[in-house]
Amino acid sequence: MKLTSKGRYAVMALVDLARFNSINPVSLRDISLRQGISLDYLEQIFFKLRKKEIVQSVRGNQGGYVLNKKAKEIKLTNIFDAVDEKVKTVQCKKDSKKGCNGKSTKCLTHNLWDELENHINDFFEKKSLEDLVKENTERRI
Amino acid sequence: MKLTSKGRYAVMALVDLARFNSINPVSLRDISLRQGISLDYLEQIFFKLRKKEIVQSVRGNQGGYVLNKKAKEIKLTNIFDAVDEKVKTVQCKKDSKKGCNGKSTKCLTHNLWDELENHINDFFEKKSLEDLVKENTERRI
DNA sequence: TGATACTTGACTATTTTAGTCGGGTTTATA
DNA sequence: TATAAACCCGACTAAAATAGTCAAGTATCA
Ligand code: FES
Ligand code: FES
Repeated sequence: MKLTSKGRYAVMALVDLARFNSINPVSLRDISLRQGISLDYLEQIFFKLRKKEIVQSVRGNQGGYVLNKKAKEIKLTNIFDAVDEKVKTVQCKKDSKKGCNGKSTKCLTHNLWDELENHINDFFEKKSLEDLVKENTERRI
Repeated sequence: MKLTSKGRYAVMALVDLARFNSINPVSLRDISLRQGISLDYLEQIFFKLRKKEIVQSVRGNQGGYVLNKKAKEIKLTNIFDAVDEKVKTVQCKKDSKKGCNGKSTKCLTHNLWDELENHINDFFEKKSLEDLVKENTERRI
């Protein structure tokens, strides 16, 4: 059960972006250098973030990205959703009537994993980008 | 972020085992048939469970496995630990001073993932095998 | 008219997962 | 005592997912 780099990087990059919450857009090159994330990979990630309207792009020289909403309104859930970092605990198709291995009923542990999934999602639901930035206010990179 | 089959199967199999909490050992063949899990795979899993003293084996004809502790005392944590289903949210070596990409400090999100890891482990710490069996008492397979 | 930076799609090496396979050993019971 | 049921154990592998790279653009500012 592990978090993938895509999700981790997405959050890292957005926290970085939110800290430089100025009028000027932040370029991926800067984020790449500061956070040590491959530029090409960041581009993939921001492509998705833009499609979900979490960030806005500013093209051209001196361009970059800015947040499209207030940091307070961006929850971890939104970020993870945007980059397809899903929490998946069950094996069966969640909404189908069928169980794990194509069985006709749900398996013995289905409810448990469902609970777990909710438990994890609660965490993501509660944390906003603003919270994360605040927690890092005193620290320097 | 997903749960692997190994962990899922380990719990499924133990719930099955605990339900037939009789004097007679339960054979992996039976569990395999009831739960639709490959027998060979189950053997791998139970080898680990035995090494961590969660189950005991009874060899020979009519043999099988029995719980080695009371169902109440077996937490999800113990099961996951036994089968090496670890929760891993950070990228860095957890106890090293170094950060994600060999950087000298922890990254912006390190604390967040640490919190998440604790949040998830809390869940596993609270659930015992007994709880799971109880929740399934009325249901039939 | 550069240079900078975003845009997009395709491709790939590596790692992990979810098993399979094959050959044991032990023990109850007919 | 033979035999079959069941555990024991190591090695191997196909498929999927991950974590990127690469290449070829397009837009805009200075
Ligand atoms: S996880 Fe849904 S039926 Fe097994
Ligand atoms: S996750 Fe620990 S430093 Fe990035």
